[in-house]
Amino acid sequence: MQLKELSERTGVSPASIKFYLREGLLPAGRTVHATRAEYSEHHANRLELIQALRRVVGLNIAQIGSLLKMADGGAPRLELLAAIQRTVLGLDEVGTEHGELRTPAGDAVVRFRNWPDVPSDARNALNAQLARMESLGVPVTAELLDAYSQAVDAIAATNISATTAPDDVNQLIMTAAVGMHLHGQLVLKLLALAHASHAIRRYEKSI
Amino acid sequence: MQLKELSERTGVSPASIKFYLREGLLPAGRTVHATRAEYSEHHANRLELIQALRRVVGLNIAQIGSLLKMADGGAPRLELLAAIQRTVLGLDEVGTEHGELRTPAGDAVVRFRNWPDVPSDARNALNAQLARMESLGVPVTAELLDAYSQAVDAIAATNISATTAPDDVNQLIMTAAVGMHLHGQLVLKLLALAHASHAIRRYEKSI
DNA sequence: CACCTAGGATAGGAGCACTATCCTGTGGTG
DNA sequence: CACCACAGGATAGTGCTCCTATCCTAGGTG
Repeated sequence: MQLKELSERTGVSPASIKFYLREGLLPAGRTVHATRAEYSEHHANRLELIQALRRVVGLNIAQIGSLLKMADGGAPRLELLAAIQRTVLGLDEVGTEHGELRTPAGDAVVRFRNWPDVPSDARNALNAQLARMESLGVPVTAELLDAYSQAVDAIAATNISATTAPDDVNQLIMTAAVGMHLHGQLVLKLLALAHASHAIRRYEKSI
Repeated sequence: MQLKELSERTGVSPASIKFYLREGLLPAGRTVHATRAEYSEHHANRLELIQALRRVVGLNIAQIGSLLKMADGGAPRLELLAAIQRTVLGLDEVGTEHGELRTPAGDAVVRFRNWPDVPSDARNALNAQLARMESLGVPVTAELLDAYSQAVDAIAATNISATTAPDDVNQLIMTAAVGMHLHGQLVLKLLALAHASHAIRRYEKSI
């Protein structure tokens, strides 16, 4: 199909498609003639992926570009998934400029929970977050961290067993990124509700 | 103190302070003469609050403005806290344009968890999120929701008991908003780590 | 032959959070 | 009394991001 049809089928304006082509998010079509290019299903899927990552997950163009480049570069699945996690959960956004890294409390969590003791982005992000919270005067006690980690452990256990990785790379990014984001948001919303509920309870009692 | 001194003490540029004044985020100083205004500690605190809400929590000017207006308007604490939750956790961002609201699964959670059955922002947001996920083809099973809710219930229980509400309104917003945001981020990061850990476990086993 | 299209270049625009400039008037200092 | 720093108001500009629009040429299509 041609650019215009691609646009109509995906609901993305021709101008935006051209923009994505320029930015390298969308591979160029097969040039049939000097003034005719042919786009395939692959392009349509890719376009939908881009839209989902932009509008649902909220990634910016550069982030999407780097994920897609990895995928197209044939990076190993685990690496790709790690990159997705890093990007979607903003694990590399937190300033890692902590000269004074005291005993990282995150590592204690890992040991206590008996999680595999492997350095990872998530772990760095956790330590960074804890440092950040400390520096902002929001204390995180060991008990709290313990309760949190126990809870997320249970979530992750339930979560991981319900996952099947698709074969197509577009599909993989789609499910992983969108799923990760939506599940994160879901937990946040549940947490808000739980928090509100407990607050109401407490408030009722104190009347 | 004068505007310039206020700027030096808080590290916020005079131009920005003027901007906040224009936007109504910062109340005008006490006009001493036609060309002299006097700012107090209150202004400095307010300015720090604005900075925290912008840079740490990531709220935009309009959101900060509406929270501050509520606070200054002498809104009841519970209402203010509800508004903070709504704003910080983005509870009112999700498109609420769901004409087809099937049996809201979120309500089932509430009943099952024995949370107080009160309509709330958090609950609407939860139902909206579930609808959203369904429409995006990300299934949420009852079991998953159950595991999630149990986990967040535990978190909330631990969390709420560690909370003391300060008297000053500025302080209240600061702790509530910043705390809410940081705790949410913490949970997200822990979840990422737990998820990665379980994935590694699973990967090891399958070798 | 009239018309459409791809692709390249370049410019425009909207939204956001500032940032800078200019202006007027005036209080306090020297 | 002269002068300069400063408040406050108005207005415009900046940097960033993500598009969106216009213009162009060359080349197929009915």
